[in-house]
Amino acid sequence: MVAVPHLTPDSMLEALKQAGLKRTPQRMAIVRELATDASHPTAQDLFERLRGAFPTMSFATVYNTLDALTKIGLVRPLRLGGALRFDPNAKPHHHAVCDRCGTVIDLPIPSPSPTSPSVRKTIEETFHFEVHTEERTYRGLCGRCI
Amino acid sequence: MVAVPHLTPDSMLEALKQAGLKRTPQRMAIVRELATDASHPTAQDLFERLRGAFPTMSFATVYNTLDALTKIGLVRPLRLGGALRFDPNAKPHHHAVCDRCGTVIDLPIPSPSPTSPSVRKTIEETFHFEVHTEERTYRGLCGRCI
DNA sequence: TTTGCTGCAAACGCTTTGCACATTC
DNA sequence: GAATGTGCAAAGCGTTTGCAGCAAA
Repeated sequence: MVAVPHLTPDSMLEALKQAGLKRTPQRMAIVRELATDASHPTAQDLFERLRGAFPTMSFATVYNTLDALTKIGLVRPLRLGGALRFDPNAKPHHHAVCDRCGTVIDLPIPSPSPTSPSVRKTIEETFHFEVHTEERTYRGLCGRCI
Repeated sequence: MVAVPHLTPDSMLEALKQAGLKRTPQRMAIVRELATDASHPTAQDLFERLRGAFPTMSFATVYNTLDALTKIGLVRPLRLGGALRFDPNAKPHHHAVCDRCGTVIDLPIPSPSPTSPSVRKTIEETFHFEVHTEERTYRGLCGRCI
């Protein structure tokens, strides 16, 4: 289990407080789960893992919490395949997705860092498109599936 | 309307024939629609546009055709938002997606062309991940929405 | 006490499936 | 005539919503 430095129960509590939101056991559990799991779980994944600790918890709560965390900027929703995945790492980085097993690997952002100014400039001047974020997804086969 | 050089009724007929697939009016219409529309329509979009010409056509046919075209390599499915979009341009290129209106802009692949060898090497050596394709998505605001 | 959250259930949007009939080759 | 595609309807999956009751601040 790799701890994600940005999303800790502490930082999360602070962020919630600042946003005027409440600290509930379910939210704490979801954050803890996200913070100790680098696999970018789906809402489904989280629901199943927490089912043991919170037998009555519903999907709505999972989605509500993920929405709240997204708005506060603690997690980032990703569309890497069919279902939404939630990335607890707010630092800019890219992803490698295995075409066979679906595993997601976080990549430290490679060479031409957060959208090189020249690329950004080209896009903005040529297409009149204001770039806010860039996502790179590498698809192929992970070590276990090669 | 920008014609996409790779997907023409002719090239498509050939590809279908080679794959042992049949030429039907519905397929021709879907290809024609895709070939003259750079906006990467969804299955929904195509269905609605062709409803006039084929009042009895069903979603299943649209999806079946898109599957067939994908397998032949004439189109590429994209997950840029909620629904799948279909890109008739097989040449490597990236996309800019407007956060407000959803417009998709095709970008000619920028400087460090199809995954620079050094990045690829780093990913393969460090993460034992075999890179097949790379997708870049720039998100922000298009000219009309700024 | 106020405000916001949870849980339930139902609805939603997009996609896939199974099967009888029609069409292309 | 054999193989393949179409249309219909129903089901599937992931996500969102409305609302009554409950919990945190």
